[in-house]
Amino acid sequence: MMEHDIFRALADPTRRTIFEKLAAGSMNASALRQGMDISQPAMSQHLAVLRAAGLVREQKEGRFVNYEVDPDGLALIAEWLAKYRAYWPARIDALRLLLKDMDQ
Amino acid sequence: MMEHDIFRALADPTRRTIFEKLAAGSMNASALRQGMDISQPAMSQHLAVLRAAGLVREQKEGRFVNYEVDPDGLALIAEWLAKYRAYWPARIDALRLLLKDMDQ
DNA sequence: ATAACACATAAGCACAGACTTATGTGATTC
DNA sequence: GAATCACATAAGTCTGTGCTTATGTGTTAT
Repeated sequence: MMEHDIFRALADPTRRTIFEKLAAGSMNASALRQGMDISQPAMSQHLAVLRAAGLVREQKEGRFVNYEVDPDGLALIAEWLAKYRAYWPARIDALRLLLKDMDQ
Repeated sequence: MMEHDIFRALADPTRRTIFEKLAAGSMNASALRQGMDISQPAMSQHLAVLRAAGLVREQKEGRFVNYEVDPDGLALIAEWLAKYRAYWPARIDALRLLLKDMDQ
């Protein structure tokens, strides 16, 4: 199940860091490694997990592979979260404001 | 970090099922086990993980312990998700509609 | 008071998964 | 065309974690 892949992928702190870096801008695997003290194979494996979860997608450019955030993964999380809207606290007003922001 | 506990807790399919059951209505640990083929200690351990993550909270009633969804956990997920709003696809319009629904 | 109950905790085991080193694959450079 | 580069894959190791059985703690019932 896709939902399982998503949560399992995000359960690892290293992968969340990678995702966060990609959210700040598309990058190839080597650039992602900068300042992360992680081996090249480890990075490649993490990216494979994120890709399988639909959180990240690749775009081959010669011998480089550019990675970027895949909106589909975020949509799955949003849909999962929406199932429990009955329990959303008032604090989620912040989220509502953000969405209102998107209307502009 | 709290964020880590949340994603790690939800990475387990059994715990997601438990959370889903609790979202349908508060229950004690024994009731949760119904139709789940899971031992009593396993259930207790899963609930401890969900509680530590802030996804679930307990309410002691005599020798029973009633469990319910804790909105705080969901809020943390929503806040994490909000960080990446720049990448939200149009599909998340569904979420916007739900929020509009809450205004009533 | 003693038994039965609801749940938590302890200890041990088995498997998943995050890492390592080594090697493979395809593209670029010289 | 040989070397180098960017990345993927393979195989093995080690830690984390979800399970088990056994036992502990507190509550209700008889």
